Amino acid sequence: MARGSTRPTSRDVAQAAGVSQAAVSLVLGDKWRGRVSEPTARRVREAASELGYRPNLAARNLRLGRTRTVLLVVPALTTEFFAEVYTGAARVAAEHGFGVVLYPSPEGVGPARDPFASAQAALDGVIASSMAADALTAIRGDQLPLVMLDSDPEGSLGAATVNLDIADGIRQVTEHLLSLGHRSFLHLAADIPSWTFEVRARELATRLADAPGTELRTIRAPISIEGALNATEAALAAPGPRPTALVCDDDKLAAGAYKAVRRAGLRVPDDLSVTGLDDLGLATAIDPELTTVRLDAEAFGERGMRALLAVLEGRPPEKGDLPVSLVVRGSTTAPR
Amino acid sequence: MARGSTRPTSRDVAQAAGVSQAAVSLVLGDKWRGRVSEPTARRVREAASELGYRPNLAARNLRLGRTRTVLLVVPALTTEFFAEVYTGAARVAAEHGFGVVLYPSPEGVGPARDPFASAQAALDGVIASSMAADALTAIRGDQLPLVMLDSDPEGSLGAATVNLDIADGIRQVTEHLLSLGHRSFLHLAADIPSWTFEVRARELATRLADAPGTELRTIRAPISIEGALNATEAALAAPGPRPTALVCDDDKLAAGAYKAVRRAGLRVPDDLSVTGLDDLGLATAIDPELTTVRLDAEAFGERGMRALLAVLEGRPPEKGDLPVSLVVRGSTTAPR
DNA sequence: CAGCGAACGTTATACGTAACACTTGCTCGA
DNA sequence: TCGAGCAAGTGTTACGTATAACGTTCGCTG
Repeated sequence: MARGSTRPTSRDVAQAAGVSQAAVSLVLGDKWRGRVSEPTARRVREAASELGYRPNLAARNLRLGRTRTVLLVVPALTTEFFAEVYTGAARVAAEHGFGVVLYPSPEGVGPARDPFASAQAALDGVIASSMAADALTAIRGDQLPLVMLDSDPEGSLGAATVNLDIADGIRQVTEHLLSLGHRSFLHLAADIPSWTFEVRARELATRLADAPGTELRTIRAPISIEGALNATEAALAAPGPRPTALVCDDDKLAAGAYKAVRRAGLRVPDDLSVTGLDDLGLATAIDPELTTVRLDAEAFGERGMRALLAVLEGRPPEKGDLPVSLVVRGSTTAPR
Repeated sequence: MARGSTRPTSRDVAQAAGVSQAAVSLVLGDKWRGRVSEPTARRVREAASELGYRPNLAARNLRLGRTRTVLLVVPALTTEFFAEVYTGAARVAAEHGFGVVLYPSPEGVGPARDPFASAQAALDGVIASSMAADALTAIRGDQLPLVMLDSDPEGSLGAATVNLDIADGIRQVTEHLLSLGHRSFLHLAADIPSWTFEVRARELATRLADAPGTELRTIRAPISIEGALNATEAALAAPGPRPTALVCDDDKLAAGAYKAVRRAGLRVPDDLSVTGLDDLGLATAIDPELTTVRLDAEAFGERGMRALLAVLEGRPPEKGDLPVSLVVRGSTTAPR
C-alpha cells in the first residue's frame, strides 16, 4: 500500500515507456505474446524496474474479484504442529501462485467484532482446523469455499474435509499396549470439544471393549503441561488399583503426565507406560523418550491446500485419510 | 472475496433500503451523526444484515489507500515464542482497529519470487524479527513502515527497533553461575546470524572477562534438539577438563544438551549446570526443570505493535528495552 | 490490385467503496 | 420578512488495475 509519497502506478510506467497503461498491464501480466513487440515489452519492463513499480494489489484484487490468497485458521499456535501444517500448505500454495495467511484464533484477545474484519482483506478460501471451530460461524457467513481439517465428515455442512487417520493411530497404540500385556488403562483426554479428540476416545473405548479383561478410565485436562500435571496427579492419588498404561491425547499432555508421575515418586515406564500423539520435538526432549503416534503435519497441510484448490476449481477433492504410524520409544514397557 | 454468485454490494443495500449508496456508506461507516436520520439509519442497517452484506475490502482498501493490516514476519514457527509475540501484537492491534497477519519465513518452501506477492495484498506496515532478516530486502524495496524486533539499533537503517534486554538476562545468568562458584563455562550458541545471538555472546564474554580465573569456550549448533545434542556430545567427549556450566542461547538448545549429558552418563545439574533462555513450556517439561531467562513474549509483541502504530502516526516510538528476569530452577547448582 | 489476416497497439470501462460538493426543505433569530 | 444555518440526504468522482473491443498499418496471396 502507498506511503506518504505515493508509489508509481502502471500509468506512470506507461508514460515513462511511452506506451499506454494497457500495454503495461499486458507486458507485466505476461499476456503480451503476439500483442506487443519484443522491444516495446523490454522498454516497459525497464521503465517498471527503473521506477520501482509494484502493482497495487488492492486494485488488482478489486478488478479480478479474486486474490490468490487463502486463510489458514488454526487454534492458538502453542505447538509446532500447526507451524508444520502451515509449511506444507504454503508450499503447495506457492506452486500454484497462491499465498497463505495465518489466522491463529487469538487466545485472550477476545473475539474481534468480526474475526475476519482485517484478515479477510482479500480471501479466495479458508482452511480451518476443527479445533478453532468458534470462528467457523463467521466464516460460513462469508460463504467462502472452506476445507475443514480433522473434522467430522458427516457433520461439516458439506464442506470438504481432510483428516488424519487418528483412529488407526489409536488402534496401533492400543494393540501395542495390549500386546505388552497391559489391561488397566487410563485415558488422559483433552477437554476441548473437537472431533479429532472424540475420535480418540471412541476408538480407544471400542478397541478395549473388544479386548476381554480390560478396563478403562478417563480423565480430562486442558492442553497444557500444567493442566495435564494436575489432572494426572489427582488420578494417581485416587484410591484403588493404579492403571498400568496412560494413553494421552497428545504429546504435550504426556509431558505433563511425566511430571505427575515423578512427583508421585513413580517412574515411566516401569510403574506406568505412557503414550502420546503428534510426535512433536517435545517427544524426544523428555526422558524417557515418548512412544507416540507420528502425524505428518506437513503432508496434512499440503493435502488441505490441495483440497481447497480442488474446491476452487470445481473439482472433487482427494478422498481418503492420511496414514499415521506408531513410533515406539522408551516410555512403554510390559507391566510389572 | 466474491463467490460465484456475487455478494451483495453497498448499492444493493441502498436499493433495498430505498436510499443512495452514499447514505449506506455513511451509516455503515458510522459517520452519519447529523447527516442521516435515526430511522433511515436503522432501515439501512436492517437491509444490510438482511442481505448479509459484507463490505468488499479490496474496494475499501483501494479507495482509502490503507488497510489497517500489518504483517508480522517471523522465523519458522517452531517454538511458541513467536506465537506469543503474535498474541500480544494482535491484542494491541485489535484495540486500534488493526489486524495482524503472520508471515513465517517458510522453511523449505524456498523464497517465493516475491515473498510478499500475496501476503502484501494490502499492508500498512511490517514488524519483522531480525531472525527472518533474509526477507528484509524485499520489505525495504516496498518502503513500508518497518519495526524491527531484537535488532541492532545502530544498523537498522533508521527503522525503529524494539528490543528485549537480552544483555541483562545474560548478565543475570552469569552472576548466578559465578556466585554458585562456577569458573569453567561452555557457551552453546545458535549458529544463526542474528543480532539477538550476537548480544548473548558479547555479554557473556564481557562479564567473564571481568571475573578473574574464569574460562569460556563456545560451540555452535542449529536451533534444534538434534543439533544441540550433537554439538554438546562432541564437546563433552573432547579431551581436557570438563566445563561445569553450560550457557545455552535458548531453551530448545538446552533440551538437546540435556540429552547429550545423559548419553555421556552424566547428570544435570550435579555434573553440569545448564541454563536456557526464553522460558518456554519446554523449560518445565524437562527434568530437572530448567534455570532460564524469562522473556515476556506477549509484551514484546505488544510493544512492537505500539511502535509500529507510532511510526504510522508520525509519533516517536517508545524507547527503552523490555526487562527480563532470571528464573532459577533445578538445572543449576554449585560445582562439585 | 482487392482484400484479408497478422502484428501492434490504444481507448474505454468496470470492479465497490468513501468522501467531496451539492441540493432541498425547514427553523429560527433579528 | 429574509437569509443564515442546519438536518437530511443525493450525484459524482477517483482509487489502480485488467481486459474486451476497437483501430491502424503492413505484407502477402490469389
